Amino acid sequence: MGSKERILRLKDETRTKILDAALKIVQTEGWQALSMRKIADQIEYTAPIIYEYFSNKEGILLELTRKGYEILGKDIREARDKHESAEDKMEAMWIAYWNFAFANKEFYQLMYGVDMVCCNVKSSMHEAETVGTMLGDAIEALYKKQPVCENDICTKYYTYWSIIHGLISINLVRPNGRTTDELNQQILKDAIKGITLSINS
Amino acid sequence: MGSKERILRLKDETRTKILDAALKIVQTEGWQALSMRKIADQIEYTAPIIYEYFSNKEGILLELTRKGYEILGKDIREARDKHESAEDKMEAMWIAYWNFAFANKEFYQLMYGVDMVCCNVKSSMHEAETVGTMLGDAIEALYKKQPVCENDICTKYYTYWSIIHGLISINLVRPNGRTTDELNQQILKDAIKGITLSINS
DNA sequence: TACATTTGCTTAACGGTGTTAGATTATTTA
DNA sequence: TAAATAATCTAACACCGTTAAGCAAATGTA
Repeated sequence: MGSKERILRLKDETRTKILDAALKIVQTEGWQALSMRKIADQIEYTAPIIYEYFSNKEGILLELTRKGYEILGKDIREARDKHESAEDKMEAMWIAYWNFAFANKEFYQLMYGVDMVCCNVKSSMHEAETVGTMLGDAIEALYKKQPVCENDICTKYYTYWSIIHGLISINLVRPNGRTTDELNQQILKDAIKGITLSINS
Repeated sequence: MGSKERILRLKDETRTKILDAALKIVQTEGWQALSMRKIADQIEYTAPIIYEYFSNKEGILLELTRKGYEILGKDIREARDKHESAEDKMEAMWIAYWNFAFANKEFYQLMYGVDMVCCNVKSSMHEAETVGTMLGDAIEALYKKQPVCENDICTKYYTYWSIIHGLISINLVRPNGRTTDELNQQILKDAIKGITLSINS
């Protein structure tokens, strides 16, 4: 009898509804306003129900983090595949990263702990590693001399990442600062080009 | 009668005790563990007393933020005054900034919203502007061609700041990542030198 | 069909949070 | 000594995450 499946599908729908509700609350009221009772209100249940789908609040945050990395991974992959040269790929990937951060502020804040209560144990998340691997590979491809020392890739990776993450953080935490979009783009592209150029010189 | 002054001094002592207690709790248990009742416990009062010294919890956070900028300002000023050339000043100042962040993790998290509940309205804080001004002036001094366009200083400022803040954030949020101290120092100094060199070329 | 069991969901509670109002105690002033 | 003022506490409110107990409807079994 297929009713088992129907019920499972319904359960899955509720799970999705919980995640959607959480995201909606965060997007309209900010992370600080997210509460189990508010989520329950939104899905027209009472709070304890949520604990049948997630072990606790952090479980919800963890799942949203995972989803965030999924989207980011897709964006970066698509950016990479639109270009031919290693240099173009590199720039496009980091710009995709940048765009993701501002198109999905709430996700980025959750994933990278900007202006957020940090969910401590998010190391070793598979989706996060995928993003790291893609970017690492793209960096390796920039080197004319192969093979490339693992340590060099690591260094360059952190250099790229630091400047981009730093720029994003500054903009997300202080949205009313004096940084204009043009200024950001200028810094971003200059920095990427600078790091990329320094690789084979 | 000097008792008025004595009482004022006592009040000021309590105020300081509140801030010290808050800092102590945060340093030993983390920001997330900071509560009004815990502060009250530490200073051997009950929670409502605190509201006679600070309008609310955010008031305490704001005052700590101010103190943080004071320390950072002092550190950067001292670093600057220890060197002669504009280049050396620049490097020393950013390294002082870096050292401040790790010697005063809790302050840095509060001031720059890393892994923290952000206190929203901390724009236009005098002490923060002082830090910005000092760094801006140091950047201006790097230029051989004077006078320097305000926009150029701004760009370079954000470039420096982004990479350093980014590197710090990554290290503060993920203390158990694969970044070693040497790697960090390497990235940091390389990046500073790179940006500094790019100024007059 | 009648009973037992499982399922879905709610109410009520616990201990915690920031914050405020009212009562109480201690100190100063007249 | 009595009144006034200051210092401090208790109790409460509304919220938070989370858990336990209970109810009511659906389901399985005889």
